[in-house]
Amino acid sequence: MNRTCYAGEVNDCLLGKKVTLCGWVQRQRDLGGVIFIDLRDRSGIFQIVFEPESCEEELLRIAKNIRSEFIIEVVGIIRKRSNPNPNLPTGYLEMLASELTLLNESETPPFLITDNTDAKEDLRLVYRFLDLRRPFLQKNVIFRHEVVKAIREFLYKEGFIEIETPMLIRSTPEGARDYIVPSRIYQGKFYALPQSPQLFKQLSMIAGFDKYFQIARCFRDEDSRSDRQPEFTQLDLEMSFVNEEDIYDITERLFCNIFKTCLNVNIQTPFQRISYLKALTEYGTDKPDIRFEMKIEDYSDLFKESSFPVFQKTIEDSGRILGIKIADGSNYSRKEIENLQEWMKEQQRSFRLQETGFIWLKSNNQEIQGTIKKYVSITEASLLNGRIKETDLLVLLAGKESEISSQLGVLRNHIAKTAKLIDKNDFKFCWITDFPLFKWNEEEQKIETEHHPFTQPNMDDYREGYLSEEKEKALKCRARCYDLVLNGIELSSGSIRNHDPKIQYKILEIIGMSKAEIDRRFGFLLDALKYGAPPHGGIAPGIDRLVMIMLGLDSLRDVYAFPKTSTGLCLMTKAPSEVDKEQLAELGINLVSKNVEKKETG
RNA sequence: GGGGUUGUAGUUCAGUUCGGUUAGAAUGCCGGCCUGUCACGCCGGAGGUCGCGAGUUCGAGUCUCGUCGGCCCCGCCA
Repeated sequence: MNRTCYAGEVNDCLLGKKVTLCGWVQRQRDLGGVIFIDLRDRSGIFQIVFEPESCEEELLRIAKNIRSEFIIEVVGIIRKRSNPNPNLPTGYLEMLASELTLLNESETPPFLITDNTDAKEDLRLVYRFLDLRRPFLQKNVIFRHEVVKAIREFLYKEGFIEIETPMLIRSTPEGARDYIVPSRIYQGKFYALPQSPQLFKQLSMIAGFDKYFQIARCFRDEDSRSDRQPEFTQLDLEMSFVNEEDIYDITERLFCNIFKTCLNVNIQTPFQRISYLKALTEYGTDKPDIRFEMKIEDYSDLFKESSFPVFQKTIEDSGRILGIKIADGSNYSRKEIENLQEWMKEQQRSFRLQETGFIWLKSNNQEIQGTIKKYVSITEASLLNGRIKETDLLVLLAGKESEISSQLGVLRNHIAKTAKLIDKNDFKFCWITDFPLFKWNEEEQKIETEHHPFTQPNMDDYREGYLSEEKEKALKCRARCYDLVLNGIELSSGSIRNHDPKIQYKILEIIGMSKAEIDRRFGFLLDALKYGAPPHGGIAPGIDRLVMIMLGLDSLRDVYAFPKTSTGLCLMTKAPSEVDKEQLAELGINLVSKNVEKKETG
């Protein structure tokens, strides 16, 4: 290695010194006599100058033929620039070259390698190795490394043991679709790629490792989104002899440490705790963004005698009239209010939601104005004046509670975004607690687990007999389960697990598995629980999402070195691909042609 | 499985309404000139399977049907 320092790290200390830089040519500017080359490496850009007065002819000849993305090694003296470039951190210095080695040429790249490149993302994904040269992605990839490093260092200090768990595992029937891998030795049988190391981390606890973690790759064969990739990384963490408080404590200290180390941001602790029901009632979602207030409030009582037909109907149908107050919304123009109405309608149409009227009211000198002004009685007006300020704009929806509260939840986020209520540098965590253990699947008419079937029920509810096949009882049973939400995005779920095999059996039975099926699929786990399983629990924060939020980005693809498209393709390697007939034959696999399938089903 | 949107020089786009001569621009690339640029400048040049395949038509980048990609979203994601 001849390089003596990185391009972005050249500073005053090196003035007058001879240094060697290696890297890529960002740009060459040949002014006829003097030639400039901007050299780029992962640290930044530095200007090299070649002068006819002080450079040999051969050196000038090589420099003249240098093109973008050529790889060069250059030696020279660092000096101050007579006309600094304020746009570059190193713009006040330059190197007067004395030696130049062309290490490799480059074809003209298909797109400009700078942060404000004009190429579209699909092209950049084909040439991801070029895209990754852009400072933006270099910064993201390195930042991600810093986050993972901070996590490891913190957990090592806390006495956690890093354990690798297998990638080729038994297919688990519950939850997301598995990626499956055919077995050659056992034809007709398949491994699955893990959706998470869930069972192995529990088994690690039973094995006595006490505090486990892993930066684990997880695979789920479901459709992607901008915040979802088919393979993703979790910090998987589990501890024995713990309750919820222990998990909250270690998680809060971990995140404080990550944000302090990587962003120099102080995170407020303890994280606010919000029960699942309260989250749904006040925020209309189980992943509330608590960076702003604007909570959902119930106005049903206020309008119970209303002369407005829609309200009358709603009250009759035991629906609700819910609303949010937009602070400083009273000065919204007609146009702004219309835009909100239009946006709401659009949402309802495209998500096929119940179409409710959009009602707005405001108070001006004690006088109520708005869509249903003429229906507001004197009593109602005075009650309203007690609840809204002159600066507020009140938006009301009437209908079935579950529907309108989630719509208000979405509206709440929309307003916060458009009214710029959110500070980009604000990070607010909260715990969502007291989730139900089960939920009702209307389509299949069966009970399912809300989180996963290894979550322990709330022991009070267990003693009340709610752990039952009876739907009414089961749906009342709370779980020892918690979500960690950051800025309105679900970062993580965790729970205290079942260590009592009887309870574990019961839960699997309630979700409709026969004893034989339980033994076949989860026999190893239930066996393990019988041989001295300690109480244990854990959590598994998503690293990709965490890094995305920390960097203020909207797309997960910007925090993966090598992401897939929204349809699960790797445009660079063209995966997935067909395989040789021989490979399939070895696995005992016959392909069913797509056309045949179409004929049969059509 | 469904909805929306998109595909034209290497790249980003215009042209599609209402079919009609040789498909344009910017940028990049190549050549020449240029001694302080930094998105260098000036002059010149090359560069096109209009995603692919059928169809309608005297004639299709433009209309119809199919198909293959990209992006966003619903469903799905214990």
